[in-house]
Amino acid sequence: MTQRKLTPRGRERRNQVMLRAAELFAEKGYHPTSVSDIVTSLGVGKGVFYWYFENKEELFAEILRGAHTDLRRRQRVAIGDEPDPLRRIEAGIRETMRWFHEHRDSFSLLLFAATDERFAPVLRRNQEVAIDDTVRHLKDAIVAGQIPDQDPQTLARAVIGVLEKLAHSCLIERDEPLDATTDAAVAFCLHGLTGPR
Amino acid sequence: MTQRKLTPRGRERRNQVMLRAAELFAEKGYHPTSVSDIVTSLGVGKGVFYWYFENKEELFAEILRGAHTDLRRRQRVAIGDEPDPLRRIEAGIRETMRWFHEHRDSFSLLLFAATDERFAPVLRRNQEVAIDDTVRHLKDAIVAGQIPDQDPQTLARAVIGVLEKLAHSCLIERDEPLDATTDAAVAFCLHGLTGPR
DNA sequence: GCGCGGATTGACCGGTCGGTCAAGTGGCCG
DNA sequence: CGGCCACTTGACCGACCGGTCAATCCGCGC
Repeated sequence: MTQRKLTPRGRERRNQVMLRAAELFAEKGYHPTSVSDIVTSLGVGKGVFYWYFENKEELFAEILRGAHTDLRRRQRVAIGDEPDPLRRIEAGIRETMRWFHEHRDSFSLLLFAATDERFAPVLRRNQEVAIDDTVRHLKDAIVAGQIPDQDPQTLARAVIGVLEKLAHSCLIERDEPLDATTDAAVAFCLHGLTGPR
Repeated sequence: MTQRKLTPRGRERRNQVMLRAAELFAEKGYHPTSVSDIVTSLGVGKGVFYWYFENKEELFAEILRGAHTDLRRRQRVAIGDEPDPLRRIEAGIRETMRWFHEHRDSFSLLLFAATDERFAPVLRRNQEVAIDDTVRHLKDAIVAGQIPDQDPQTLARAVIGVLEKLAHSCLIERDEPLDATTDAAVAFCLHGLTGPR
């Protein structure tokens, strides 16, 4: 049911279910993972799931929201009060790659959600927020004359595309560290943004 | 069954099924689309499906292979015998974006396949081929001194990331034309590759 | 016109899925 | 101690899924 009263014990259980569900979704995929899979792997009855969540879809949407919120908070902290817009962007890029690395489960869930029309509404809103975050710094950089005047939304999406693809390739396809790749991503994106100096 | 003898009529029917399946997969997603959905929407019995295909998974893999083969052929034609490596890359980028636009169904299927561990083997091989295509031109460009010496695989992936993200945003999220975005993608990628001039 | 074999039908099957719910359990508070 | 209520159980349900197959169709070569 929706909006249930939860004791501390209940809240902990709810978290358990969310965490395990995220693991299984990342491992086997959203659709192939059944509610029975989730509860069985926790050794609890199926009623537990439906006590804490409306259904499978709502649970997944909540995992997505949580992941996005966490990533955004991390970016905000990493950027701090750096005055130079380009340096803010670089800090954001590096922190994003670090987050992808630390939360590769959530990362792969975000990638999947982008391909499923069912979760498009949730994800679209998340992404627009993320893009607006970046766009703000891009506009500052344009005003400061650091990068030529172009559509900042498109630029922001290009940067995100680079990060997602490189992280996907390193973390999910090849299971390699991100350090060297992060430097390459930063260089590629910054030059892509600034154009011919 | 595997490798059946097919009359011309049979080959046409097979194509019908593949095309409609691709549409439905792109529209509703792979998992939520049942074999019954496919045959019912064609107004034929379920046996038709299993006459031409081993199962749902094999059909999807074949759609993927077909899409990849077609895209690669188009890129090869577009590049022609252009001698300048950077210009070859630009031609490849533009043709890729055009293909994404003309085959947005196949495009969204490729994106989904990248997130599903089940199709990773098929897709991985496809992608490696696509990356090697690009890497060859990148190495030429490095030798020619047009771009600094960096890992060409990473560069190729970065470029593909930009294209996929921008195309996804225009074609699937917002249903907008690609022309202006393609120019932006070309500029971003070329500058990202060449670095500070 | 007959028969062969590619092509088609759709009822049927075992299994699984998401989701329900009546029946408990146990910790806490009065 | 008693009763309340957050929490848990797991059998159960109807729907649907991927896949099978015996029966039938039908175009074509002979």
